[in-house]
Amino acid sequence: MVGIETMVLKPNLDAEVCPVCGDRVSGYHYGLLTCESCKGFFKRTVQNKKQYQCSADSNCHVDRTCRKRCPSCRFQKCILMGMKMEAVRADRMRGGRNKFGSFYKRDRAHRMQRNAMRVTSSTPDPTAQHQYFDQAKVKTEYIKADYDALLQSPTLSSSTTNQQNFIIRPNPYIEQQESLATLLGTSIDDQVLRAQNFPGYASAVKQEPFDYSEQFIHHQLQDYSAFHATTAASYMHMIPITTLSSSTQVTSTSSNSGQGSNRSSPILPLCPVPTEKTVDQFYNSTLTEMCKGLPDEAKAPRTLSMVARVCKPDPLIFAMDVAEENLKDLVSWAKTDQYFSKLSMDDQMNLLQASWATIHIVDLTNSMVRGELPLSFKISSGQEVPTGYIALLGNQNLVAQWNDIVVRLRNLGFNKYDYCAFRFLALFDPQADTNSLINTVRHQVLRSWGEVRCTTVLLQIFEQIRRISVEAQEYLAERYNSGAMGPPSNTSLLCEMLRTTRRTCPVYTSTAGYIP
DNA sequence: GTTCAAGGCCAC
DNA sequence: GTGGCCTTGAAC
Repeated sequence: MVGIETMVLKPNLDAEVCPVCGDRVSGYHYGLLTCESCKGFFKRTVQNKKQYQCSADSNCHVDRTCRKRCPSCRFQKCILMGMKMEAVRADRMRGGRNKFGSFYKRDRAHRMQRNAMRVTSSTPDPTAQHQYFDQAKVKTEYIKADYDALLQSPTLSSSTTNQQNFIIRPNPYIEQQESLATLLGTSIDDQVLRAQNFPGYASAVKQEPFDYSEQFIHHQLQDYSAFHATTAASYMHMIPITTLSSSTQVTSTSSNSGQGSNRSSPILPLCPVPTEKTVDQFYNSTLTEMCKGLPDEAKAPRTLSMVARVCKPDPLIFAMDVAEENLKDLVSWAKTDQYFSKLSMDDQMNLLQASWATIHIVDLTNSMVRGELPLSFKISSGQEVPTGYIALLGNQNLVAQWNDIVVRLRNLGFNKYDYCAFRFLALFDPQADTNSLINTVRHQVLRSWGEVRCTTVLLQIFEQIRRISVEAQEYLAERYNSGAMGPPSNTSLLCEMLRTTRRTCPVYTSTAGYIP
């Protein structure tokens, strides 16, 4: 029998499998414990700005034996599992540590905690979850001294003393987040109680021990025959491949391998772009359901017009007031989501803190792409405030990049399904928490999204939006927290987010090479 | 001095 | 293009 100390105190990379392909893990790479080959693949893809296209349904199985067959689905899985494009250095500087150091530390700590729980239970029966965790708690206390000692190792040393760059749970800040807590209301924190009260929860959350190799649902190949015949006309609107990539188009040779499927790929043009009507007609997917809760199309222009009329004559206050309104809507929307509502209040607050700025930008981007917003809004001083300035929380330096994103999305035919996927991927941010329900939801969204759209290019744009949202949020937080702005308008919720931004967002200790 | 996550190299 | 191994260098 392996001793507790061995299993718990020593992170065992040999026992870990790459969440992308199931191969042996060689260490943390770009935000995730992966194998050497997926590390190299991800690096090459990002560095060379490759854009793949799946020749099947963007849902190919990826494992060690077939990972080379469909780079599109492999890259999609890399992103899904949490690899970060921004960890690939634009300046190609070698050596050194990166901004994810604190994230790796926290992840190690989580893994060791999970190992501790595994050690204490020989039969992790889901029905005995309460007992399972109680036993683990006792044993974890038993090894706590050694565990804390390990946290002081060179790798983990700062986790107990220096939380400046730590993405931590907002519990210590609940006092500072009264408005958010009030809006969220009370929540069921106990996993067992949640499972009892929400029968779907128990099946949605994978039990420990967790096996990454089987985490991916091996999705059945869709029968496209009827879809193909009926919607042939919609292929007329296909995005020409040449518009998807400027120079480095790579075509996948995927044949939807693995999982015993002996069907050949459906005879279809590469990655058709069905219209929203045909999608609604032929799919009753998770994404279609999720779309039903989205804010209506007139919401953003209505909010901006309203705020422009009543806000103080200051562009930045205008941007903040709009963000405040969007935040309130975001909390209301999130609370109605079947998965979000099942999370503990801690997790909910973590997710909202990590995602509000991204979702704010996604919302205005969507409205802009759809032509529902003017280029600027006039405030009471008569000043014209560019819509991009409002979207980027007052960070003028990011507006040109945002405008470029709007144009690219428009050219790609960005639709409500893409918008829906962007919103959910932003909300269920894997960096915000390691709750497995979050990855389950992300997987569902990406799988459903993959049924109707090619996702590699859009995923890259989503990552770009996420990156600039971090910059925008930090910019506004710095201005707000420095006190240079004077008294804000009625933006209590936003102010709470800004007060805790530095401690809950990934803080880049070195920006060299990360910002395009 | 050690660690480890970056990028680079090169046989395949 | 892939993937195993090597080099680098900031953080500790």
